[in-house]
Amino acid sequence: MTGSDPRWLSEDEQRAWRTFLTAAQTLFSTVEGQLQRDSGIPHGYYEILVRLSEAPDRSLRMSQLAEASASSKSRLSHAVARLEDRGWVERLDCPTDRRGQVARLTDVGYTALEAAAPGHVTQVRESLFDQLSPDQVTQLAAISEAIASAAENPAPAGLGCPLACSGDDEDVADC
Amino acid sequence: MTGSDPRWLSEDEQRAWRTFLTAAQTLFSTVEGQLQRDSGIPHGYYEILVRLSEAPDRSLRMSQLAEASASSKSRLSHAVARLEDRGWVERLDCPTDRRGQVARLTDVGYTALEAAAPGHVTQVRESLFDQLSPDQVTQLAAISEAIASAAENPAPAGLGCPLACSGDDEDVADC
DNA sequence: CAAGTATTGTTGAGCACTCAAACAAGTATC
DNA sequence: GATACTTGTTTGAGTGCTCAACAATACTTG
Repeated sequence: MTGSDPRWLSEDEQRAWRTFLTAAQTLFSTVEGQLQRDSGIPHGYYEILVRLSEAPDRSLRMSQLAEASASSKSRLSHAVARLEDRGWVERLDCPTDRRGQVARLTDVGYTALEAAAPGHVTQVRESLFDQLSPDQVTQLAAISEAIASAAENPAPAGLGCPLACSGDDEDVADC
Repeated sequence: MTGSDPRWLSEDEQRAWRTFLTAAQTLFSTVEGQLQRDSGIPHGYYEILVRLSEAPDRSLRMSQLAEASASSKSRLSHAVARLEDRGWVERLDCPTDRRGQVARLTDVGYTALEAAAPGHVTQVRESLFDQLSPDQVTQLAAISEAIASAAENPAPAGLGCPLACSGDDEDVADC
């Protein structure tokens, strides 16, 4: 991609990256496993259900739902189709935009979510929060925030990060 | 799973969890995307290649490789099969244990890895390390360490975490 | 308003991962 | 030296994800 020699990772960075990688992988696969085993729900679907459950009237436009649950449209479309098969979600035509579809969480779906939640929360607590000090929780939140917002405002492309930070207000720390 | 009412997440924990989730998801999918786009290698395969490249004689027993790359044996077997198709890895019979197979990184595979590495490292740097202060890198490493080691020494099962921490030395912080 | 363009959402093919089952070679037991 | 147990690895079916192509509707602009 960037043709020239990259800035390789330092020892510490290497270690941090690899540890982070295994930590995240094991954490997510543990969580996924619990959910799958005890409730037969993939974590991605769980997220969709949660977002719907929190939306007014338990319904959202597909595209909003996609954004909220960090899915691609394609993925969401497939996912909702499966959830519809289970009777957990229904698709309705959008009244204001004839292209649109609205996904709505059914009562059955809500019940399924309610049933799945306690086990899931317990798993997250045991695998994550029970392992961290309160300070670390705060740190993790800040770090995650930084990573996530960087992904939204991607760097100007081209060089590693020139002096070209056009007057964007937040997030673009200090180039 | 744990029948009784779970300890729900606090506001802060909720937020931390969700932010972490999106951060990790976007980060990994960005990294995956770069690798896939620029080098046609899934990140999981990249990890396998890296581990092999670092091993003596660029070869490892399947099971060791599985552990090193945090794959299940099944996954690794499939993955190595694909890598073999590309000519990047070869399977050899293990001399000392006739059950065993040894995966070895070929020269072609090594070259492919060399070609992919700079872009990958650049992506990791831009998406992760450029966004974090040095302190945060340290914090992230510690947090990841805590999460990962918790997964290795899973809690005694049953209650949330009783007083039953048998005299294990490290990792089992303070129940 | 006609023509072009952008958005919304679906579809199908192809790949990777998971789980459970099968196998095959080594080890222990009787 | 046959029995069962364990370990190392593969296999196949099933599921979710990604990517590219498509269809339908909405917006924009000369």
